[in-house]
Amino acid sequence: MTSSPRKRNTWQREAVRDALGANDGFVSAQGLHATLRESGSPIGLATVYRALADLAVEGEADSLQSLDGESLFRACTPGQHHHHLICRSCGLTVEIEADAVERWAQSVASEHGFTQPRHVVDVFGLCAACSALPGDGG
Amino acid sequence: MTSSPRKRNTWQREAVRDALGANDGFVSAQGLHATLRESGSPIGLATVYRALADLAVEGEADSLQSLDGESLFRACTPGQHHHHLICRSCGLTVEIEADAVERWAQSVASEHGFTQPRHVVDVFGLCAACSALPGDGG
DNA sequence: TGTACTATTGATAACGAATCTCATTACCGT
DNA sequence: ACGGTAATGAGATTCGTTATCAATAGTACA
Repeated sequence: MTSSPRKRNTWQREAVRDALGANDGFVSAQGLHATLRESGSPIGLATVYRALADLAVEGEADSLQSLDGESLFRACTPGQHHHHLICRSCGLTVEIEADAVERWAQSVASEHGFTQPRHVVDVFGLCAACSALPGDGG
Repeated sequence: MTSSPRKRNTWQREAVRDALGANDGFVSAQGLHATLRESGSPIGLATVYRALADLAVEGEADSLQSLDGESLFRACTPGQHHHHLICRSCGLTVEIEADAVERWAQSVASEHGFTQPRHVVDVFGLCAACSALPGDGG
């Protein structure tokens, strides 16, 4: 509870923020690191992890667990609670707001005597383009 | 859709199924393995992982990702789609059915041209008992 | 019941994501 | 420019999970 530890502005943080913003869907820390390196940045992997964790805490990035357990990140509008509709083939992501779901989560928790409910709500599917492709239609 | 490779009945699978059923909340593969070993079973870790994965595929177990990335499992009623309300302090878990959420997920996907929607919906909170405890009330 | 076939098992190696270490770097207030 | 110190990053480390592969044991069939 001391004064907030001063945070410094480094080109690495900027690079991560930019790279995140330049991406449509969710990306892994490793993937983002690879992308950055390919674009000539000598940024380190650990730094990417740290920057992403910070962005997530500050509310500038959303994070979720991919189906195989790795953390994925995506730039998002700060301070706004929302969920995601994600194409599991191409990664296309749509932010969705759903007051109904918020209220549902709240009420379900209350009904069972639970307090301080937090919820994980994400929808994975195949976007229109990917649905049209053969091989994924099964 | 080839012929299902014949599946054999081993005491190991039974043991995992039983141990899972004897547990109230979600458990990790490692935790379940430890429990089994403590109760005298010489079952191997890899086998526990395989059995749990199979149970999950067959619909006899639900799985979710814990907050720190590990997979947790829990016995559930087969063939029935449901979600969970989980106490993040004591692990108490309540199965919840929510047609409204199912329909919502389906419609949100459709609205955006997504097909084959699957969703992750879990609510984490503090159960009544844990809510009453000091220290978690913050 | 015996036997052949082969799925299953399990100790351990391998893998991979994420974190930690710590000397070095470089941001920032002065 | 200088000094204090947060941030960096290469590599080591941790830890959950999966692959390897010889040995085992379940199952069908005679």
